[in-house]
Amino acid sequence: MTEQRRPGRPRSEAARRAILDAAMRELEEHGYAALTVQGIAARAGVGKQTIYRWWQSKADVVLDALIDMADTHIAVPDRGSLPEDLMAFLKATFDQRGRRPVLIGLMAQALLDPAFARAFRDRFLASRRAAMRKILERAATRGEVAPDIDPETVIDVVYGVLWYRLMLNHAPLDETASSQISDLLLRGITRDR
Amino acid sequence: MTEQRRPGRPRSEAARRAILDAAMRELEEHGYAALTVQGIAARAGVGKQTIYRWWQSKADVVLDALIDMADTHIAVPDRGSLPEDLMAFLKATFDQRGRRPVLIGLMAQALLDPAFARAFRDRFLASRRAAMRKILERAATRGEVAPDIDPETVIDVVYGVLWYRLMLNHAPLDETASSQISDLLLRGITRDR
Amino acid sequence: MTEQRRPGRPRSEAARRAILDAAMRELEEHGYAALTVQGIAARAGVGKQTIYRWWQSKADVVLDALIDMADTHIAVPDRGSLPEDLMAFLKATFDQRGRRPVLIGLMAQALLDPAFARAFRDRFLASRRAAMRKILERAATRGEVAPDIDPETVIDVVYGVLWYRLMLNHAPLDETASSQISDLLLRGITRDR
Amino acid sequence: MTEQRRPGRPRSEAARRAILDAAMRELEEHGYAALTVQGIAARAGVGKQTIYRWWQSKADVVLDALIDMADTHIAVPDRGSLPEDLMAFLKATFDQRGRRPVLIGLMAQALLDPAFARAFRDRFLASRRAAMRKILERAATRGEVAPDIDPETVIDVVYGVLWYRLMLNHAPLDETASSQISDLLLRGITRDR
DNA sequence: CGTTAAGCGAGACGGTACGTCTGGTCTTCGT
DNA sequence: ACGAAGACCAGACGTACCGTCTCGCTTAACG
Repeated sequence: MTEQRRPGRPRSEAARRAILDAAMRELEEHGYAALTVQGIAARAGVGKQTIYRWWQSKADVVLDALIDMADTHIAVPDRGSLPEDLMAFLKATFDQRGRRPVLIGLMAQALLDPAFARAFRDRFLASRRAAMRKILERAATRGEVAPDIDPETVIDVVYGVLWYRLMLNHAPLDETASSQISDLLLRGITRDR
Repeated sequence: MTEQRRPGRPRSEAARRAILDAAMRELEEHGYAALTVQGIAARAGVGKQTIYRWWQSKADVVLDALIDMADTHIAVPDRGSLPEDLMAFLKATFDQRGRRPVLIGLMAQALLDPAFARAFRDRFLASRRAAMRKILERAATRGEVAPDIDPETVIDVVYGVLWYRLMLNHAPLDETASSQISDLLLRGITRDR
Repeated sequence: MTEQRRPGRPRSEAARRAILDAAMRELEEHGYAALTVQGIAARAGVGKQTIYRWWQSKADVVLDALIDMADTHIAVPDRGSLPEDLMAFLKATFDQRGRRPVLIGLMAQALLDPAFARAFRDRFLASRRAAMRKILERAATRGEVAPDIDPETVIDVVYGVLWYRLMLNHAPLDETASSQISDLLLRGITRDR
Repeated sequence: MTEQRRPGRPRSEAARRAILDAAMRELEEHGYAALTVQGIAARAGVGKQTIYRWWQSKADVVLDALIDMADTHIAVPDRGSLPEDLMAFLKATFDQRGRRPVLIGLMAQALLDPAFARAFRDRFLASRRAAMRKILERAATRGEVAPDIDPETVIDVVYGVLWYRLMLNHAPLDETASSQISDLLLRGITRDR
């Protein structure tokens, strides 16, 4: 049951790779704001049309490049307890150093273009949220989570802080941050009674 | 100690207002992505140079317009207890319905332009954070907050969720959201022991 | 020895024609001073870049349009004697009625832009001077011209008067003018001894 | 019958001079094409309005500057015979070395702006033509000119060559040129019978 | 001597066109 | 049919000047 071959010259995998690589390199060197389809095409040694044939915009290219390089499946090994799971997850998730320019650029695009926002949400953000959701479900099964807590809200809080700091760059996303957020989520901010 | 008058024709307040108004109206009608300096100038009945003379980019215009229309000083009346203060603040803060396009556009710009990001942070976001900080300080004075809690992290959580939902538009920013966040912050997510 | 074809989409002849035509029509209707690249592009239904890709300035466009419409090769049939040749040439040359705005505009540009002046001289004026030169050479062969006369000076006189009257518009360029110039050149102004 | 004094502050002669001087200096340094009213005003330490109050355009300023510096009255001393008068006149007239940029610029403006063309003709060119006309009249009185020669045509020939060479810069305006033109005018180009 | 009236430097104003840039599409040939 | 090359239409960009306007200040002559 092989994939039926279409007539004509098949899509060039070399071109695809060249485009994704060129996009990432342009982005690293000049930043997302300076990214242009022309620039990517020139750097990849490819015609502009070859890009437009397969992607709708430069953001889609970058999104593909990101997904291509990111772990498609996020492993969330069970460490036995919510605090440990959460801490491990935050540490892994917050470490976005290298990817910051890419994420920032894509978010900017998503803010300006609702159609791309959907793609960004469904093809990238969703899988991250799913990982976090799995941890919470595990904890719920263990009875570690209060029953009236909405897991989606918790996920929003985690990714909210992550993105907020990623975007404004006013506070670090290091281990201290992880443990503060973790603490805050687990205990709340109120003084223990 | 009077403000020394500069020589030459003074800046036209009428033009300033017309530009800010035109920017907001263009934004409401066509969205931030379609906003152009030419469009603002045309709508305001103003030369483009008059815009470039006083603002560095369309984002700066919109930022000024936003600040102009937003309450410069955010009132945070003391309701007596942290839970009540927090709930009131969240309800007021989350109600950004009308401003969403403006905020989204400005954040997009901030992500693309570090110089503007600074202005956005210092001239707009800072005052919002200050309001939240005041509430936390008040609560700390009352002994309502655990001593090892970093108020800046709490602020990041609150505004993190706000922005995350504002940007992704995947979950409401209504009263239910407010109380969930409030609950979560006050008690943590762990089942009471 | 065929012209090697370059890769990519070939230049659009339709666009070239549309641009030249639009330039001439704009010029006829509004005059050279009001001619703008934007206007030509709009009238031709063409992007501005398509003009800038092939011409350096609006003057170059007009020069091409003029050369395109002018007889590239000026016929100077041999009428047998210098007086007859000269009179025929002057009558033909002085009849610039329709072209006056074009010529005036190009000369203005040439006066303001030395680079264009060169192009104007070499690509347009030179061929006109060559025609006159041929007549004088023919007359010299016949022994009709005094041997110490510099033909270039004579050419300068003819075209000098032509341009001077064309520019100042203070005297006609009609048949009377032709015969006066012709007379003057042939006999000089001194009373016959 | 003295010029009735108008009330209010009188026109500043210092400003007038500064403007004319600044215009000439700008012109010498950067050429007519780069001349701007703003530039003249800045260089002269004068407000733009002070220029527009007294002149209609930069060309009018330059024209005034030219007239100011040129000999208002052109002396044409009677040397006794047409050949000597003519030669002296041509030598003096052709020597426009320093003034070339000014004359070229003004002519360019005249070609683009009919209103200025009139001013240029009446306020500058006319007096030059008058000088030449006087010489021809003198010669006519002496019986040196053929009776059917139109002096205006002769003047056009002289100034035609002058301007043609001045504008195209393809041939010198030196003494050789003067004597060639003089010869040609006096004897015609035909071989002596 | 103070009022009146214009000129002055300065510089912001509403405009227009510039020449450049990028977007997204189309058209060619070669593979 | 795909890929490269590159021209095409479109339109915003930010700049440069235009010619006008609006300030406060200066400079006379007149009452």
